Amino acid sequence: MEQGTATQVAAPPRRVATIPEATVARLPLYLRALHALAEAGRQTVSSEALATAAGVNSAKLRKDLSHLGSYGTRGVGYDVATLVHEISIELGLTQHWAVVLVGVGNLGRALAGYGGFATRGLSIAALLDADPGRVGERIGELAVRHINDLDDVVRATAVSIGVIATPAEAAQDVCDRLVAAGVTSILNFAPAVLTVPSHVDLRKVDLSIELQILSFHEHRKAARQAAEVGA
Amino acid sequence: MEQGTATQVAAPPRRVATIPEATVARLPLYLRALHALAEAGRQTVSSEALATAAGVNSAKLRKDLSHLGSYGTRGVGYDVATLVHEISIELGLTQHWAVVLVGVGNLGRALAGYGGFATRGLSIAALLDADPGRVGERIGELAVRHINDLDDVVRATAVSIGVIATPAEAAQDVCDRLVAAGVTSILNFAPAVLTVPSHVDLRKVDLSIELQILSFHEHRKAARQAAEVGA
DNA sequence: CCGACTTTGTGCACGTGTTCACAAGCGCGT
DNA sequence: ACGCGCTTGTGAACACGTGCACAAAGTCGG
Repeated sequence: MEQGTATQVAAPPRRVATIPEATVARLPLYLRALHALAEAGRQTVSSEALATAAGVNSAKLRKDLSHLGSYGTRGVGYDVATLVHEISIELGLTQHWAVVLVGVGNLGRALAGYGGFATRGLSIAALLDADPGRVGERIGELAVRHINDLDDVVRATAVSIGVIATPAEAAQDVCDRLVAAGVTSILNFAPAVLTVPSHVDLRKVDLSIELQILSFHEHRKAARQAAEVGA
Repeated sequence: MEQGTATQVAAPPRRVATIPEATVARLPLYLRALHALAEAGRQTVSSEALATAAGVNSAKLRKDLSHLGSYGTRGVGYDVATLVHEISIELGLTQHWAVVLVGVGNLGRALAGYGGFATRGLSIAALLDADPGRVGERIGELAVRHINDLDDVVRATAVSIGVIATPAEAAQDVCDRLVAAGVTSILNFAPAVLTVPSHVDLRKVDLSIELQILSFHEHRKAARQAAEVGA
């Protein structure tokens, strides 16, 4: 989006290496595949092999990686360790990000216990809920705190990422509180459309939408079969 | 993808009204907003108002809806009830789809209890797990059954959609079993790349990937700030 | 019945993402 | 030292999705 300060600075801009969003979304996939390869003892890997492991087209993979720089060797492939390192840097996983999870219902509890959440570089700093009945409950290593402690939590642990796992009705309010507290990235699991200021990144995961999309495709398949029989 | 049987049939193809994938992904969003409007007693709604409620651009909304047909009235807007009906039909939500959920760990349990799963037209027919210790456990209305019962379950309840919430290691095996049993749409929550035959629709939801994408953006924002200060 | 106003539906231009296909580059064997 | 085979990196064509802007088409008041 914004290209920084284009007016003032005429100097050769410090190549901020703009990476396409679609590529960013695939980097974690490559990273996971690379970790698996590293554990299996592989030293190098070709774009073809890595692409297969990540479930994408090899040309796409090469183009994606080319956005990070030239880390491959022609005739050989990519060094697994190097690539893990470079992708980790690009994704910001070499530094630590604290995450606050709001809403400790069924889903929130599952997320708190989800191993994938503790990916290198990310960790849950606090669990919050509005229900006084849940405050104090221990989940894994953490005790649930009240949502009103949000400001303290953010200040104390430098949280920059918030996860919303509340009912839909509470989502926008929680979201506003997170933003006010200084959180600049939010992952929303509540089935609600949230509004955030432009400096905040917002992503959503919506389970029922995914199912409805599958329903659509089932419907289509059924219709197609019916048409074939009828023809 | 495949255009059905293009060779034999020369007849004017029964306009299967191909709807863009991006549009399909938004229809559930519109549907949710429309349900809210209907409950609020609204009879009609303009593309502008509905777009705002769904968090999209009004031009995009109109183009999306135009793929379903012409259900709006110029100068007035869309009839809420009509639109709910038409979108429901398009998504196949007017018929019933049985879903089988495999893997009753933290996440599986949360999904089983998740209200959003019981969206109109979709319902969980069975919960399966490989761990004998979990078999028999009741979650909500259902008792957990063993994964080996899969074939019986699919046959008995005409399941066509499968949800995988197992550990990554088990995912491909479970996936293969689902496909073998006749399931033709799969929603995968396991952090693994799955392979399915082309007639099966596969979608994935990956929590750790979403977080890593946010990590990337945080990293970027931090880098940008540093650059501004340095400049 | 008409004209002003509102809102849809869509043609067009643009931007983003994907895929093909191949030249450039590197290692290895001879 | 040299050429052969393999693999990367990328230019170019293409497909897809988005947003603008406006004509077409309806409503409503007078």
